[in-house]
Amino acid sequence: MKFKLIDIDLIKKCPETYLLAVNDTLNVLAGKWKLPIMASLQFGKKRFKDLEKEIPKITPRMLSKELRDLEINGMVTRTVYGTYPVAVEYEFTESGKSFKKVIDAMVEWGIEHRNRVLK
Amino acid sequence: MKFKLIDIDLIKKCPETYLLAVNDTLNVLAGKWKLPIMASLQFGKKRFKDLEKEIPKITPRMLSKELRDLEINGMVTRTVYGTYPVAVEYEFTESGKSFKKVIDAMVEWGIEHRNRVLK
DNA sequence: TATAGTGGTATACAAAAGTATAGTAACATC
DNA sequence: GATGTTACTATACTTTTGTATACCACTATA
Repeated sequence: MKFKLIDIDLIKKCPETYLLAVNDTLNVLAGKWKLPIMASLQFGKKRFKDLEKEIPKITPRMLSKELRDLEINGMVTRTVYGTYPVAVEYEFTESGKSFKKVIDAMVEWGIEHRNRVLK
Repeated sequence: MKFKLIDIDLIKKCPETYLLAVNDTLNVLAGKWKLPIMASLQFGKKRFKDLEKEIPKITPRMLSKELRDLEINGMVTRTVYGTYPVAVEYEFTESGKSFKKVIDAMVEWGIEHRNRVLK
């Protein structure tokens, strides 16, 4: 615990390691749609059609592809139910859940920035 | 002040406005290089060549283009000094400074995620 | 006079990302 | 048996993004 805190503080003080950590995060989020999907899943597990409806302008091709990427990167789990019609649910893993802090920070900044720009 | 807090809480509870705010942030950060540039500027104002050296693999074309975008979006200021050889400094605006919270959240998550994956 | 450093731009090209549109399989209801 | 629903995939295409390479103007120093 103590080591971890020291570790993070050290990384924050060194431009190179700081940039590395930002890039780690960036790689998981690459593209136009991963963050909107992540934001949508903050509100609980969702099905394919729910996400499609909630995220404006996304095509099923993109949604399918991006969900696959997020699954590969260990951000979401995919559960298939053998009901009629087939139901598939997407839900956060632990990594996905812990990402909430980042998205909340982005939401807060987005609101602030919008206020500043409109003012 | 009180209104603002209520406002943010409301937005966080509504998927649509939440997604909107995420997209506002996303638009300012579009592309591969803006976040690395922002992260690099966390450590104080920098000159063109400094940024070029600090950000691995970026070309001057991309650096120039992305800095211009960030300037247009009110994230950085550009100051030219008529010295020999011409010096140009890039520095955060208030919006840029307030963005530190977001980047720090990303850095922290990046480190955590890396630890989880390597474990 | 040749060279080097700063802060870029120009041109051409390659690769990646995203879009539009259509279609599929499985079933269940009307 | 026609239609609708869910969760996609296939194909072809356009747009955006990024790369490689070369080049410019300025000026101080050797």
